[in-house]
Amino acid sequence: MNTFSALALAIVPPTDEQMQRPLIGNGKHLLHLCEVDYASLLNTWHSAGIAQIAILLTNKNPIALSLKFKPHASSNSVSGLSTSGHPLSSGFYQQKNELHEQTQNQCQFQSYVSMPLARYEMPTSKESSQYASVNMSTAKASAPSTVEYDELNQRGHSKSGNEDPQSDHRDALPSVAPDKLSDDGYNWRKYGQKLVKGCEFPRSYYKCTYPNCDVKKIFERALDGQIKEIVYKGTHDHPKPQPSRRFTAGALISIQEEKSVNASSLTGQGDTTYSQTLSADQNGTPLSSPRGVNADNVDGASPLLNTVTDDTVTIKCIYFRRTDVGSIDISPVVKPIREPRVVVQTLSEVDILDDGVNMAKKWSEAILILGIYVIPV
DNA sequence: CGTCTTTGACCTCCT
DNA sequence: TAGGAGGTCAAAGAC
Repeated sequence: MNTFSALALAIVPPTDEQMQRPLIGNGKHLLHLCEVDYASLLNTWHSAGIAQIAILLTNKNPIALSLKFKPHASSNSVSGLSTSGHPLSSGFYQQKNELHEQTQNQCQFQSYVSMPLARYEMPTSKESSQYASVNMSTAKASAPSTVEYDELNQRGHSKSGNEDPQSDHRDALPSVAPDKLSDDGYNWRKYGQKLVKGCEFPRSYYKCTYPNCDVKKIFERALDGQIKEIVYKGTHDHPKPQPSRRFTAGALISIQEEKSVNASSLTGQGDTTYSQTLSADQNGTPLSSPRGVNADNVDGASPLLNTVTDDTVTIKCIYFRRTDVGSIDISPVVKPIREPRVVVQTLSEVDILDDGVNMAKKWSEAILILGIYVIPV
């Protein structure tokens, strides 16, 4: 059977200069969700066969992203973002999507309700500018996928931010302590559970136990323990309480998130338009883009940020290459991880392929997102 | 005995 | 304004 190797999605992290750059307007709010779309992977595999990057950026509010992808060193004939033959199924792209237009890539996405999700929602009242990162990874041996998320110190403040390594990379077996599967390094207290209408699974409500921290986490989990969706509300303004073993197993996917919320800006219109730049190519060279990934380019960041209201940004970034080798090889191409991060572990969805082979696990093993950095605008 | 989870009741918001 | 749905509280039980 074909296997996959070297998922090599790498989004160039912001430069120091960018990091130091003052926010445009009063608010900056970006990445909120990172999800791995196994279904897309499967589709990709069936169609593309060799390489694929699937990126889905969705949000309810304007954002500005500059993304750059690097193919795996060993990748050949990487198709970059191109996914010919796949229809865009996401309504998100019906919005103004510069990303889509600029890259001229027909990224296709399949929305599967059963997919594990991790979503961050911005607080509506806090004024903060934070930098955060998310690491997503999948454990081997049919272990559920792991998502690491980390919030960094606010910009302008020292980055002392406790880079506490992630504590506990659990084995993440669905059958064991399902609640722990989403451990992100913070301590959570469950305060409620409810079966929401229209939702297939009960929704659990968690609060961060850190004093004065109002961050909440809501996720839906199937009976078998698989996490179907994770929603974060608010951002931690404190270091992780635990020390860590964070970079131990499988921190394969990294996303840096930078977001800030300004009360005034939050009162803006909620029109869902956002500008973002996505550049990629098979050789690690950025694709042409009106708004490059360079610091200079991001200067032109969308003023739309000033109109950010409520944000829920979904990002799906999947890039992988199929090989005919005998085993799945997950090897990071780059190592953009540069900041402390929270770990969120999720369960991978089990999907069955036409051939009857349960490929979900295989995919989960193969998925690797090395770095997604939201560049400040 | 302290902490965490469970779960029914209550509160708030939206239509 | 009423009803429904989602979110939160808090007592009780489990660990």
